[in-house]
Amino acid sequence: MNNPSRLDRLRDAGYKLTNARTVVLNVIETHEGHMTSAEILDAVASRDSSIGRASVFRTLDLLTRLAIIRPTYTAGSATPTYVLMPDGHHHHIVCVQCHQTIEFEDCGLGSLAERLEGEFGVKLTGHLLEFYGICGACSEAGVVDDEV
Amino acid sequence: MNNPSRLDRLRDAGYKLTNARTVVLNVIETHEGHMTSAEILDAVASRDSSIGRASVFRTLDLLTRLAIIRPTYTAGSATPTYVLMPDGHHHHIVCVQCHQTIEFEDCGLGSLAERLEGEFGVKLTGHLLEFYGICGACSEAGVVDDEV
DNA sequence: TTAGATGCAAATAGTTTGCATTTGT
DNA sequence: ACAAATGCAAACTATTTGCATCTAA
Repeated sequence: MNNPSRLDRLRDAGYKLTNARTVVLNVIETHEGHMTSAEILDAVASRDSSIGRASVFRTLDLLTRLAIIRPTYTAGSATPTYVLMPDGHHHHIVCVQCHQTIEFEDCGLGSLAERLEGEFGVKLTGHLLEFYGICGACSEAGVVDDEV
Repeated sequence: MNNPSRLDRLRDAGYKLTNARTVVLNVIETHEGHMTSAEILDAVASRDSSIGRASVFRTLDLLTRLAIIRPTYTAGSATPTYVLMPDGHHHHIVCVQCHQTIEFEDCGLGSLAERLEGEFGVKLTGHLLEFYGICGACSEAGVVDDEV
């Protein structure tokens, strides 16, 4: 782990490679799947209690700007969860009933990305694809949401 | 406007068609593009000052569960913006530098959605596709983010 | 050496809750 | 009539800010 390429992306973008940043990135890379900011704060504190909360939030913002992670809403509207975007992208299905998330790999969006870059004159570095629906378990539990 | 089909979706799902819900939905349908919760609160208050903040948040949660709207992070990590998903889906490009969003229509994800439904036994009702990158203007302004 | 980043703790939002009252069906 | 939803305002929680100090380059 401690993937050097991601730390390099920080330096290449002109940011210092500090202890706080290294630990935060490490925590997220170590943990599989989504993490809330609270979980990240806890994990960081347990690895190095000298790191302040503010630096954790500042690092999350930075990593988001670099498209290394992405905040998303899977549960309520108050607290986001952060996901790592391993190769600049991430895809999942969110059950709107129980908030379970199912991750999947291929999306076949490469060609769409290229088209958009040409069409809008932007340089794309990543993407997030979220599907919403009712998972199998909730469906069986009898949710009233079948009509169009 | 005041699209009856969306109000019907509320009733069909077993929810009462209240004034607060109607106004909130109306505000979002009227406004083009993304809105922050603060903007929604303001707009609702100016249409009917008797509607309480709590009801607005409760309605936003409800509309999110029904996949009528979707909260996303385009700016910092504190405040989400809500987007209407006209036909159950929405697609945009977010500039990670200036937070401008560019919306686009076609995504060609219908077949992927069908495949996922079969593969994971879920019933999908919508999706959100976000691309991240640097917009033309920010690019020209000389952002240091060109290397891999 | 020095601009950039940190940690602290206080300030600031933003969101949720409990409960009596009102309202849609 | 009655369960569901509301509005209020207080309680919470999460995030941000300012500034002196520290540190990576």
